[in-house]
Amino acid sequence: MTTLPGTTMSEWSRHPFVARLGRMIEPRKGDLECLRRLIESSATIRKHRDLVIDGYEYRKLCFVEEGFAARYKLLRNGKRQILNVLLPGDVVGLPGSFLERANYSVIAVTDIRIHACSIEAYVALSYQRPQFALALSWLAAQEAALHAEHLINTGRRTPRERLAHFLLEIHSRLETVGRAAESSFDLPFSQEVIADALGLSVPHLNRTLALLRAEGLIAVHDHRVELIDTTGLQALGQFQPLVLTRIPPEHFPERRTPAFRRDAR
Amino acid sequence: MTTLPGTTMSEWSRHPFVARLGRMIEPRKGDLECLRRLIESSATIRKHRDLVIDGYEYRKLCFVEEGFAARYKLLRNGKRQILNVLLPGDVVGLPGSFLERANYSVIAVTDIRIHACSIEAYVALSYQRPQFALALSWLAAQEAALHAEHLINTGRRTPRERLAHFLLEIHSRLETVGRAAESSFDLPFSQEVIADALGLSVPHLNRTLALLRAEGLIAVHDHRVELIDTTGLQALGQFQPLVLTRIPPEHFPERRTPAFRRDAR
DNA sequence: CGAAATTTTGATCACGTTCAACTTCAGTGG
DNA sequence: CCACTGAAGTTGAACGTGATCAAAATTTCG
Repeated sequence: MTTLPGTTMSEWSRHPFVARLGRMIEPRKGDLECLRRLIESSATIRKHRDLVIDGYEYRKLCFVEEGFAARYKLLRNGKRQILNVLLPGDVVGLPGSFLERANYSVIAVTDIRIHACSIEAYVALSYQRPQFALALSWLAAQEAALHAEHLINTGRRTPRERLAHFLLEIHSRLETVGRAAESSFDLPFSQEVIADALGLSVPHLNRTLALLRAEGLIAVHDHRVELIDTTGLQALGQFQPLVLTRIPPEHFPERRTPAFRRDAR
Repeated sequence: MTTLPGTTMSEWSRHPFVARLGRMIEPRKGDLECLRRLIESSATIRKHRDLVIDGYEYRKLCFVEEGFAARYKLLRNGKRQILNVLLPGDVVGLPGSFLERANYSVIAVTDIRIHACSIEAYVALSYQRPQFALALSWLAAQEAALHAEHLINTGRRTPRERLAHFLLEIHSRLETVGRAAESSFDLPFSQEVIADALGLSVPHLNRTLALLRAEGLIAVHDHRVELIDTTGLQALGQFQPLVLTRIPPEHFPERRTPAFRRDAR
């Protein structure tokens, strides 16, 4: 399962996680190389296997290169709530690795390819290059914001609205890592997964899905979702894309060339 | 409303946010002083006033010293979902300040006393002292974990379970900043606030509250909650306290290479 | 004290769960 | 090639929870 890192620098620079990083920060010289050297292992996990298990200590950060996973919690009564789906570019171990023991499990929904490093190594690098610590803050904040949207979904939106919001969110997130077309994308989730993500029962999710199809808002073939009426969906789900700010760059106190340096952004 | 910072160092060291920091990291010499100098203003906000407004840019971090607030979202249909309640020691502007425009509002539920700094200043300090950036990551990760619990609450728990979980969470969080007794605490929230936090209607929350009282699990007088049967509540709400790890300390005490090299842009 | 906000109680009913059966389809072995 | 199996998707009927609306009771506060 685990293989040697063996990633060339040019492969690495096309990694969807690196793409996400680039949206937050202008990498300094050597940053990407440092990050790549942090990677202790890369692995392909077969679908249905758990990557993280509720209740156990977990001290890694895994960067998803390819495939889909889901962070979830199993309740006493057998119900499952999916907290978030993990897409290429996402980080496994956030927030699990910050807790004494992970509070949630993570399961591979498809075969999934990851690169892993220990949280300690990442932190050690952060002391040398604080931009990595800031990037981690930004990632965690985005995670919190995503959870907040999901909370609104299950707390106060009707099933139709939830589903519309869910589809738009996935589409938007896949788009930022180049894994979605203009108005369609592959969604290799069973209806059970979607139902557990939205806090619905499978039959009701099925009906809701059928409803959106009947209303001409979406179409589904195989596991490809087509957003037919994007504006209608956005209005229905009250979807506003989450746009992260860029991380403010380091400010050099010795401003010998202030006129040049001043950044008009 | 806004006053001069005017906080003495000894007051500052008793600030509940500083208490939370101390649980994550061993502050270095001068750290607390640096943080204090970051504070641009301190203020007391009257209850029912909004601190952050959905849709507007917000670029501050505010550390709550005293009082209660709530992060919430208003939906088109007039419903409100409270995403999280902010207690002493919590940070306003997380994750709002990481987004181009805040996605949520924050309202003061009681009069609330805060100390504010700009996110830019905090980031600038983080480049000098990376432990601040790491602390921010840890705070954001905790926020994400809290949201995850709330998501499980509204998604898959019955109203009784939700309420039990909610009360235990608040108690646990207040305890870590020394604002709760062994098994009781002040909760100055109206039932409408709690209902909006749990995704319930006010009448149903009221009945659920009455149920827990009738079952001898809790008692409420004025706005003080007493947890009579803590273990029963924990079993009911399936509550596991969130325990953050400490941030790994820097390995090599010598400072990182100074920043006089070229701007690797 | 009076007005407004909050809490409590009651009656009704729509929505979404539950449970069950049935269909479709992919994979597998006879 | 077809029968068998199991997983995933679809449909239907019955039930119960929690929302909604309304009004009364109580508390808070100007």
